[in-house]
Amino acid sequence: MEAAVGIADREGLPAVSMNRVASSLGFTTMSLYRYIKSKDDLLMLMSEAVCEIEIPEVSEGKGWREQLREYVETCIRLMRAHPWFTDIPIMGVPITPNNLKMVDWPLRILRDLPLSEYEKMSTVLLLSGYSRFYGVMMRDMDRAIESGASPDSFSGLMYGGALRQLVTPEAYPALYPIVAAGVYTEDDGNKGEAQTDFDFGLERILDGIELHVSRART
Amino acid sequence: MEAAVGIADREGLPAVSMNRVASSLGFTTMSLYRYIKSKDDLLMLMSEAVCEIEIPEVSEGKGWREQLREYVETCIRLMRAHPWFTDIPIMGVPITPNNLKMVDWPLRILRDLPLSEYEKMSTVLLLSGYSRFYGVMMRDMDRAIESGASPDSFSGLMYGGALRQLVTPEAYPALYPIVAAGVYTEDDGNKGEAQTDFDFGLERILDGIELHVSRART
DNA sequence: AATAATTGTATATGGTGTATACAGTATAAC
DNA sequence: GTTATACTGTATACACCATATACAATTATT
Repeated sequence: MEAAVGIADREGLPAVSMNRVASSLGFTTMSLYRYIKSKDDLLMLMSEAVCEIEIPEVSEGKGWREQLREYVETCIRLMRAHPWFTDIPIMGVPITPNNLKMVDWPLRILRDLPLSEYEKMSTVLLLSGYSRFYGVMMRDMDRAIESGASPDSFSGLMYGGALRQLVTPEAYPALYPIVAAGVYTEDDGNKGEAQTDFDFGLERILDGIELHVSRART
Repeated sequence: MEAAVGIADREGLPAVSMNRVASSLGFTTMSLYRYIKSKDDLLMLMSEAVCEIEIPEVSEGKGWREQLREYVETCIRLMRAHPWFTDIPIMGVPITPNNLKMVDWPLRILRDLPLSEYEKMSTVLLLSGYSRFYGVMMRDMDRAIESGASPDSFSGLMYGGALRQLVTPEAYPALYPIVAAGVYTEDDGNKGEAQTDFDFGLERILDGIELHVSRART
């Protein structure tokens, strides 16, 4: 796992092959199969290895809002530390210890809220889904910025030149002003905005949950 | 595109190879390269082809809430019609006509709301992210149910037997009651619950947006 | 010391994406 | 109408991939 995760961190998920991992340890490809049944298993174990995180105590002191924020931030941090994380295809819900811990944690935060079990689970899925999505987005931005040093073909989340030609006010009336303003392109203080952008969405979700909770209380 | 999408619909994305697509049309592999530069392009074009959707008029009559619901439902429907859609790895934001239309549409719905351009974009990303996430989830459930006819190794979103052994009340205090209750397993009227579950999250998001809008208005 | 289990390797199969060189065929230019 | 040029499909080849199988070397157990 150490070797595989290291390769993925340094060179991306496509670089992770059974051969690559095995030979990085000084063994032949097939020797790896003595310990890991398949490539799918390798990926699963990688994801599991990376989810080995110390989870903070769920305290009564801090409010559930702040604690959920911490949860989401942790998820994001994980995905930024391992940009390949969101590249691994998810075949169903990963039923593995550490992954399940990352479900149990937010559920524990919601424990005393007046929500049904279904609603709690749904809330967690909502938040983890949001994390995952924004993890993908930030990964893309990082990649774009990284490769933006080289040719100016694109940088930022949305490619500059081609986009501006494609997005005419007639065809995309609502998108046009956004592209024209240079939102999410290199003209823009992009990294910072993505952050506030991320916070905006998160706060909306938390607002929505809070509203529902307060309605349930009355 | 027709051929490629057809193969993906019927046999899943892994079945889509340059060879497969070409030979399904009675040509050799390399002939396909005369028209599509690479496999990545093929996938991009497939996604683009599938996003060719007639987008309803954005009317003043219906409220933005309902119209956003329609948007999300359309996204979900698309992903259910083409379960491979969420399998295609997203390398950056797809800057293609139809994909951009699927961004312009919800932006148009938000047009007259008192939100900044950034906030609008962020809202759209929030909603499309939610759609995508739940699309993945429903795809997984469909797959599970489909293969649940055969061996009883698993069905439902969370595998039954193994999960119940793994999730002890000590290790996963908050998750335990949920698993014990059989949420998202085969013991459960799963398909219906996923639906209400999906709605729950969506309504929380919409609530959050509405709250923010009403705050911005005052 | 003999037997069994574990661990690593060599080889082979059938797949993948794609670069290159070539052959035929349709179109355009003279 | 012939010639030249573009277009379109093919054959071959390469490097890589995941993995099945058969075998050798090592280690552990009896």
